[in-house]
Amino acid sequence: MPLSAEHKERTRARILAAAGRVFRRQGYAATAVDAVMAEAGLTRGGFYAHFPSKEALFAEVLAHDHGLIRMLAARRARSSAGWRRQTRRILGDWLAPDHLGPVREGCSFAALTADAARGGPEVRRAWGLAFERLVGELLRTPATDVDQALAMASSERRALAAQLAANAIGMLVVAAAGEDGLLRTAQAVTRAAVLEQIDRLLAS
Amino acid sequence: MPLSAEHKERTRARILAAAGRVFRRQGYAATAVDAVMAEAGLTRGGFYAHFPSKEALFAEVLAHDHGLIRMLAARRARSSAGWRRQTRRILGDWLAPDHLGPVREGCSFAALTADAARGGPEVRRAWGLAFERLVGELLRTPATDVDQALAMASSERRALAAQLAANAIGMLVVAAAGEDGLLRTAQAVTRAAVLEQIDRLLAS
DNA sequence: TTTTTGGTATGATAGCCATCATATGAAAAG
DNA sequence: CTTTTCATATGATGGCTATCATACCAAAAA
Repeated sequence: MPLSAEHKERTRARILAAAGRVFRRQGYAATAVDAVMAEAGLTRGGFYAHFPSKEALFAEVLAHDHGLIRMLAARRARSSAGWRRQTRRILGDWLAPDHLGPVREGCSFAALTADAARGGPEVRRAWGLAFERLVGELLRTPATDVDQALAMASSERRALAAQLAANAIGMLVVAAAGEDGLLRTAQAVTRAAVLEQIDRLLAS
Repeated sequence: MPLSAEHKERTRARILAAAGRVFRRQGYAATAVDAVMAEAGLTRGGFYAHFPSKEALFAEVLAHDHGLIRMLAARRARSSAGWRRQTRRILGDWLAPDHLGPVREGCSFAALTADAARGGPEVRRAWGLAFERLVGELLRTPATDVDQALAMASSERRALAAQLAANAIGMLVVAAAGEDGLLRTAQAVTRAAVLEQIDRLLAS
């Protein structure tokens, strides 16, 4: 037998992470498979042993490479006050005006949503599932997991959480296109509105 | 002398309009110059007699091809009640859930903002100026033009208008990526919020 | 009608891209 | 140590892209 199976798995994960970085930086259409592999410290040879196509890789990135979801999933507070504080901190940092550069580099929702919209069914499904998980994380409490939170929430609460998520992502997408003060202040206003919304959402 | 100068101008406008359509449909990076010229009923030969580069064409599209701005600029009401009604109708149609397809095809803000964010300085400047004009149109009243509206508005009102615009554009960008009911309801909620905001903005 | 002018078409160039075919080499199993 | 196995590297292919050079041909001016 050749190299261990876990070695392959680790390499696959490395390619996935590299793809996320390069896609977010340059966009999906403008990124070559060679560039992804180079970012991972490899050459194009092995790529198709791990992913059937560039678009399948994109779908995989959209399915799993979301720092915001990871941070929300890592909340550990027991009391609902602490939970609310943690959530506020994560969303507040995420929408902080001076973090726009890093966020854009690091957040797939902010950087890749528009690219996902032009993808095939597989890509769009992956994005949709990730968005749903984000909404679930926003609805979640210390006592429930993501699926429970989604299943138990009223359709009204689900819509509010989805609106919150869409507003925040949309604000980052728009803010990334302009650098004038107008957008910086708009981002600050949106940030305040989002923090208010999450309070209302987690208070009930 | 060869063909009239106005003929060249008309051809240039035809290329510009064709570019807008194809860019919005396929995205900037995925669109070839040949495809733009074919959409305009021409071949690639004459392109560089009209625009110095593909990216310059993109900047030109971002500077001028915004249906939303055109519709807002066409408002003609005298009374502030009629003005508010017209504005509500334009924004309401723009954010109507069942218009998402056509809007995405027709609205450069919804379709091209993310692409503009990855463009060069020229592209970003063109997008920024268009966004500013959109904000000016939102602040405008029957008595003022865009520049006056921008100059006279308090920075607070400017920020509110920019937030409104960013929320609406962002919602459309996000909604274009998913087709589930979650986003459809979120879009409806955002639409209601935007209409409320524009009322507040135009009431003062 | 002839000439001139410049917008447009055709053809070319140089480079890039996604994907595949083959070669290589390292490590695990014997 | 030898053999096997497969992840990865190298090289190739067919196609696409932005841009340029040249050729053509309509129309305006003479």
